[in-house]
Amino acid sequence: MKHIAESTVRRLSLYLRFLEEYEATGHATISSGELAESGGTTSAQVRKDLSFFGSFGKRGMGYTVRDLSIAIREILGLQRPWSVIIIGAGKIGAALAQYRGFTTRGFRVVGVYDRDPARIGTKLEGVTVRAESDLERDIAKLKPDIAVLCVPGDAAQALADRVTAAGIHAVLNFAPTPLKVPKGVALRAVNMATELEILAFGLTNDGALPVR
Amino acid sequence: MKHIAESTVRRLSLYLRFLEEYEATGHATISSGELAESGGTTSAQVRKDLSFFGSFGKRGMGYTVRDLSIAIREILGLQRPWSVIIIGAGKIGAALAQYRGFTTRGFRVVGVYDRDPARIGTKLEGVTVRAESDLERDIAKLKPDIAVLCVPGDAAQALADRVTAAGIHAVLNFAPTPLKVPKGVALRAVNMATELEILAFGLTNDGALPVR
DNA sequence: CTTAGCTTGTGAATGATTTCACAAGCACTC
DNA sequence: GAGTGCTTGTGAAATCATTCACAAGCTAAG
Repeated sequence: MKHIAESTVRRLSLYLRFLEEYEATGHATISSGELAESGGTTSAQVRKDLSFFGSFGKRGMGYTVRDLSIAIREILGLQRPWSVIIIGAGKIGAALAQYRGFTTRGFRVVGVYDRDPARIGTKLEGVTVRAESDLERDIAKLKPDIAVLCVPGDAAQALADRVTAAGIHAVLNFAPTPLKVPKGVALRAVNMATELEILAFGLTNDGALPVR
Repeated sequence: MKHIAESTVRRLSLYLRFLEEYEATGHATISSGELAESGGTTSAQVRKDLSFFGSFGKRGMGYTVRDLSIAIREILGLQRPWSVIIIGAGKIGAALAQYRGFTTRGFRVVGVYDRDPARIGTKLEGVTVRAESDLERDIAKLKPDIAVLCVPGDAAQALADRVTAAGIHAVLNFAPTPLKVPKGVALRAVNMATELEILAFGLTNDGALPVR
């Protein structure tokens, strides 16, 4: 398959969110221009993004909201559920476990892990927190798709190593440390301190960041 | 000032984090290659990133860890503290309020707001949760620099409008909705559902996302 | 059946970012 | 103080992403 820019995939995710809202308001079709407006981009960008995957609209008419939703869900791989384990049951792990955005899009939390004995055995959104030492056995058994790391920075790499060695192929890292993972493992990082620092840069160097 | 790519600023933030760790281990100098290794990029990229802002190294020697730390902190605008208000005292807001990465980098939480009377008056990391209706008055008085939105998607735009109208110039959005803000306001969004969806895409379309 | 009015899909052009490649500069040695 | 070994800083080249611009296709109207 040809390479697809990450920015394209990110926009597809936003289009999908808007399409779902838009469908709920009763609209049956939508033009690339309307879709662009919603996501803060241009109609050409929308059409280009979609063109990498096929041709989903009707000239003169636009896109059928429902069909395009389904098509994007298929492109993103959301037609099937994904099982997620959360590692680290601190505040951030707990916040993610209850995050509605996860469950409504077909991401199911099948396990929460922590190393702190005080947390092990407690329940988080209906899922019992287990010992980090169970990780390997549980991954072998449950074969979860995605591991979300919500542990302190100094513990993150070791856990990433463990879960990838145990067979996990996708990692979402909330620890403030850049991770290395084996080739073939999908990795994303959310670094909240970095986001704030980009804002600080923008405030300090007014107009230095390109407008989007 | 010339435009600086967001990707450059993001990498500077990572370099800084590594430099701080590296300094703690007692190293006095570092080469662009070592710095690149740490951030998963190339030495040429490191040098190019820095070159937009000046010339900080010594040929043949590399960079003085401490001097480069200071230089990057200056570039990012971290030589002064930034005050932050958190809007929404739910799980995510609470997790952020206690997030160490914020405070250690000079971001101080000066206010937490919620609309739920049950939460108003409670304490979060030493900060009393106040009523959302106090926002305008408090912003006028305290002049916080950054607002972090941790509210449900359907409330986010209205609150963004309110805080920007009240004088906030930077917004970090954790709500799963794309926001519109007035020109001149710095905006960043962290969308956890989108991050998971990018991972799902990567898992589904193996090798379609460019390796980084 | 033909025309008018939209809107898609897509090569080509532009713009942005990354990588390359190398001259210039510094420290250390002999 | 000339030579060697590194490493920076930076134009130029290459790659990647976005925008432009327009032919092609669809619907509805007459």
